[in-house]
Amino acid sequence: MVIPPFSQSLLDQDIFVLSNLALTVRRRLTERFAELGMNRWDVAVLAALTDNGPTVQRTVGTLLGVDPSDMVDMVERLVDAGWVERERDPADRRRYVLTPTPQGRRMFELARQEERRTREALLAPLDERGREEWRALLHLLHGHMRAGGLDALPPVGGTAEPEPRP
Amino acid sequence: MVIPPFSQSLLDQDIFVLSNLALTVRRRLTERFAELGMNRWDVAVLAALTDNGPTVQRTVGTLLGVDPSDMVDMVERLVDAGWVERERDPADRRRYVLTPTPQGRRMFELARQEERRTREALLAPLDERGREEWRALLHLLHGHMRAGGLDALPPVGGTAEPEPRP
DNA sequence: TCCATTCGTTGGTAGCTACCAATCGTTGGA
DNA sequence: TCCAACGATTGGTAGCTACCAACGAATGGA
Repeated sequence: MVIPPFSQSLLDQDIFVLSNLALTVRRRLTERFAELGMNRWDVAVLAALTDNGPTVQRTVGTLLGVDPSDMVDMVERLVDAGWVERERDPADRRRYVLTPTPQGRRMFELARQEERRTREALLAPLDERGREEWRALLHLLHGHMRAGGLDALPPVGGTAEPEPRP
Repeated sequence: MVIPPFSQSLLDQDIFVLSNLALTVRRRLTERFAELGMNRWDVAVLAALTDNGPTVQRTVGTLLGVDPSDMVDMVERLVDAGWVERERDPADRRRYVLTPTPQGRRMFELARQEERRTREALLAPLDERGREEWRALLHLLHGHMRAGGLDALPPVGGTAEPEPRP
């Protein structure tokens, strides 16, 4: 991954800067997960199971916004690694109930640790007050966005209509 | 794109929140660009040409961190749309010199406008002071990251070694 | 003049994300 | 008891990103 000297006109666009920052940091964290033998989906599934305890496979997919068909390989990975147990629900034999194993919980703890370390490196130039500000703004904007804050945009185009593509 | 109710354990990871925020905002902006008939690469190339004036095609690729082979289609799009002029460099007939047309500059202005509007929607819950704080922190962290702030991470793994995958 | 190098181009590969339709066993209500 | 609906699975599709090798035309230095 090359880090090019971006044009000033792009750096003026805060959304570009935000994207670039987030993508690079996420890529770095994903690399660290990979060194633990995990990918981002492993971490996300283990997070859901850690929070909710044993959960039906389909429900986990819904929680993560993942298509049921895409869950299959993800879960198989976790079962093969011994991080998640997959059992038929006795009450409804169509369903799989997923349960994190002790190793799975341990792995998720390691993942959290890597996230903290990576975040630490990112926030290094900030003092305690700066970090609090950053965290508060980040979660405020995330909440605003998740509540539909981007849905009320004016129609595209300005006073000047763009030419249709030839 | 479904917006699932993420697990608390994921929301505790600021890097996850940052990624989620940036990806969603970027997706929204990309949709707006699409309504103008542009994609993100169109905007990036036009930004580079707006800043630097006429530029050799290969140089633009280097500026954007894009492989020369991937530049071909991107430039052809822009030429077909009438936003960029592509001419052989008389001094070196291997080279193409790219120049933004007046329409190209106009389109880039419209793209900037959409970025401002989308940013406006995102920052709606902040007052002027909050926006200044956000912008300062964003650019500070971006600069820190681009200067290699994530390169000095401790080795992966903690006191407890993860089990190797079976 | 010869040859290594550069520029644009063609035509691939690989991984990831986000879908969709069809199938099979299972379930639960009419 | 029958059948519509559900959960997991298989096997696709499509787009996007980030590569890489090889080639022909053009260049410029030895």
